[in-house]
This record gives sequence, C-alpha cells and structure tokens, in this order.
Amino acid sequence: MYTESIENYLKTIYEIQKESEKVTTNSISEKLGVAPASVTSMMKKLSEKKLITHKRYQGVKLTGPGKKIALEVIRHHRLVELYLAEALGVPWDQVHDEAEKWEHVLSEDLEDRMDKVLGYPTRDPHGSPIPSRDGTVIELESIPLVELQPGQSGVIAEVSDHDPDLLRYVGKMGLYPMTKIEVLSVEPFSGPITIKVEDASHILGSEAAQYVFVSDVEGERGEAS
Amino acid sequence: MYTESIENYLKTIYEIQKESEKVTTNSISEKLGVAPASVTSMMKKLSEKKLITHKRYQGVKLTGPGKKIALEVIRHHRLVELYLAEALGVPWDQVHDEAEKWEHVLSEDLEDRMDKVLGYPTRDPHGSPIPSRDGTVIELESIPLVELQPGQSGVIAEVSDHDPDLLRYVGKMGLYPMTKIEVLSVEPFSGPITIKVEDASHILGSEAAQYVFVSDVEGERGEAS
DNA sequence: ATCAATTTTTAGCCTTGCCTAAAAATAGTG
DNA sequence: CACTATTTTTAGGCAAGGCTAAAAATTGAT
Repeated sequence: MYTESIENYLKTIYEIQKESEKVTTNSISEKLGVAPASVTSMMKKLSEKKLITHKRYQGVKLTGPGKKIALEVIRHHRLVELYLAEALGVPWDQVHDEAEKWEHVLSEDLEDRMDKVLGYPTRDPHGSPIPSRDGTVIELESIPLVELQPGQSGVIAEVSDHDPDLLRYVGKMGLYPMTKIEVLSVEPFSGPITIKVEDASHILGSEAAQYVFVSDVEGERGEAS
Repeated sequence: MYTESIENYLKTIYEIQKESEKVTTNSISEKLGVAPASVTSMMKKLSEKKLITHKRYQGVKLTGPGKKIALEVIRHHRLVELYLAEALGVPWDQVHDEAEKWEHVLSEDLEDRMDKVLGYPTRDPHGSPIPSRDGTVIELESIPLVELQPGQSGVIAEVSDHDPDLLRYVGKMGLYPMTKIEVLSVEPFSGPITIKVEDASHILGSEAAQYVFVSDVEGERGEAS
C-alpha cells in the first residue's frame, strides 16, 4: 500500500500527462498546491520506487506500475463520485471534494460492491470515464462546446469538475452528460453562445463553454451569427 | 478539524472510560497498539488543547469538548457500520474495520444523508447505540449472556465487535441484536451454554458468551443444568 | 553567444506521530 | 518501612511530507 500523498502525486501526474505532453515540476506543484521543492523530493522517492522515470530538468513520466496505481486511484475517485450522486443524492458540484477523501480509504471489497450496486458504470457524474479494474480507460471523442458553430448540434460528453461554481452554473441550464444540445448563435470576439437544451434556450459564457465537451457533433460549420 | 490520530485517541479514551473507571497510559497504549511513551506525549498535547485533563501518574479524563469530539467520531463510526451493512451488504464482521477508516473522512453533509437514508437509526449492526448529533447516547440495560441461568430468556442487545471471528461464530447461530433467545442449560465450571434461537438449539462456548449481551431478561434464576 | 529570466534542484529546517532506552514515580510485599 | 516490580514519563531519534532560501541548470532574447 502507498501513502495518500503518493497516491495523490501519481494521480496528478496522470492527469497532467493526459493533456500537456510534458509533466513538469511546476505543473505538479501548482495542481497539487505544494512548493516546487516538495515536488522534487517526492519525484526522487517515486523514482526510487520505480513508479515514474525522471530525468533532471526534463519532466517525469509514469512507469507501468505507476500508471496502474494512478488509474486505481482515479477509478476509486470516479466510482465514489457516482455512488455519492446516485445513492446519496449528493449534488454533482460536491461529489469531487468528497471523493478526494474517500478515494484513499476505499477497500477493494467496497469498490466491488459499489460497482455492482451501480450496475458496472463507465462514466462518472461529470462524464469522465471510470477506468475498469484492469486499467482500461475508454475516452470519449469530444470537443469543447466553445468550438461549435451555429447550427451544429451534439451531446454533452463531459464537463470539467475543476470548479464547483462552473458545475452549478452549467447544471442550472441542464448541461449534464448525455444531454442533447444545439448551438443557435455564437457572438464574435469570444462572446456568449446561445444554445438550445431540451427545447429551452440558454446563454453561455465562452469561458464556461471551454470546459464543456461535446460529442457526436452534427451539422454544417461556419455560419455567422 | 483534528488529526486522525487525535480522533483515535479521544475515541479510545472514551471507550476505556466507559468500562474501566481509570483511564491509564497503559490501557490506551494497549488498545491503540502504540508504545506507552507515545501515549504520554499525546496526552500532553491533548491537555494543551483542553480536550482531556491529565494529572501525572493519575490517568486521564475527557473534558466536555473532548467528549464531544469522541462522540462525533463514534457516531460516524457506527453510522458508517450500519450504512455499509444495510446499503452495501457488507457482513457484520467486516464493517468495523472499514468504518475505522471512513469515520475520519465523513463530512457532516454525508453523515446527514446516511442518517436519513437509514431512517435515523439508533443502533449499529452490533447493537451499540449510535450517539445522536448532539452527543446523547442511550445505553441499553443488558447483561452478559454467560450470566444467564437455565430457563431464563431475553433479547440479544449487543455483541462486542472486537473480534471478527467471534462475530462470525455467533452470527452462524443467528445471535444478532433483537433476536429472542432462551437458555436451556449451562454446564458448570465455565462450560458451554445451550440456547434456543428461533426454535433451533445451539451450543455456545462460555468465552463467547461473555461478549454477547442480553436485555429484557425474564424467567427464574438459579436452576441447575 | 552571452546575459537575464525562469525552472528545477539542493540544503537545511519544521511538525506530526511514532519508536527505544533510561529515569522517575508509584504500588505492592515481606 | 524499605525494597522491588510496575507504571509512567523523559530524552533522544527517526521517517514522512511539508516549507523557505539559495544554488544550479535551462531557456529565451538581444
């Protein structure tokens, strides 16, 4: 078993790796809220344990075993998020913070029981994939809502869970995963976007629209507003 | 918020206080599995925080605030135990160990949600009282099964959860809280006890019978076997 | 290509919570 | 009442995981 701290570092490295190519000391420091020097010393420890490879000044990379642990933690996190939402009715903007604590104390037995109760789900409440037990992750093909053109439609695939305020904001207009939407208009210069959700139209700021991802996009591109 | 370690010390002190009058350094050390010296230094810290009173060489006592925290931890523990048993089907001999971890990461919000889902319960799966939010504990009047005489009957009130093997053992004969039993015979010299549970008779070792508590005892005492 | 800015690492320190070994206080016994 | 056994405390250390300040390596810009 690894410490909570190690689990958090590995999870964080995995998450950065997924979107940034290079995983730097600074990016880990920032995402984890610790000093860069603390990151360096932890990287040394993780290297010794063969959980990452680390070339000085060159960033880090998860090894096979390191990635496996990261995915286990993420699986716990997302399974717990969904469980809290489904079984205990926790609002989707709160499940993340709770899961941050629970992910480290969930036994394999309880993981299985939750998995079963939930019917072996594949997505968490924000639409992120729940890694399977053996470490398989099925990412959904999707693009940020902000890139859609008027007339295009699609299905909400995923919403970033990094900010509870954002989740409450987009939740109020019903932008949950699996919801069908259509872009009605887009104001120029990063202006607001008008979308149709369940026969109601809503106006969405472009910044928020960067964190909402859409799949199954259909319709012509390039129409002006 | 207090550390997990502090919460565990307070909980342990409360539990010892309930059955031993004097709470000694050694008893805490033993129950918590740490060296006596570690206990002494923690007692110093808890005294400074006004969570206990401590006279050197004289044992410790919880203060009002210390007791409050101890009861909150115990409430979390027992609520989680019951939740795991009811909602996730975890066997009663396993809930304790899981709850040991969960009790420290349960938010007030989730505590409330579990409480509600369970219908505001008052007993955990072993029959121990779940302290109310404001710190009230309703102890059940009960005596160890080993003290019953042939012909006496009663209702299982509580079973000690200190040993999973014991729980599995008595669970196999259906000795769960709220179960009616009747003592048929008691062999002398701490010999086995024959009891009737749900129209079946079982033989129970006297050691196990020390950890099973019975309430609502009825019937004549003192008959020989 | 050199110098400045940025990033990363090293060095040294702190807190928490545990440990062992030794000293001090208390309790029990002849 | 004195002496021994037990209990508790003190003293000194250790590992984890943070921190700050300073040094070193890299990057970027003129």
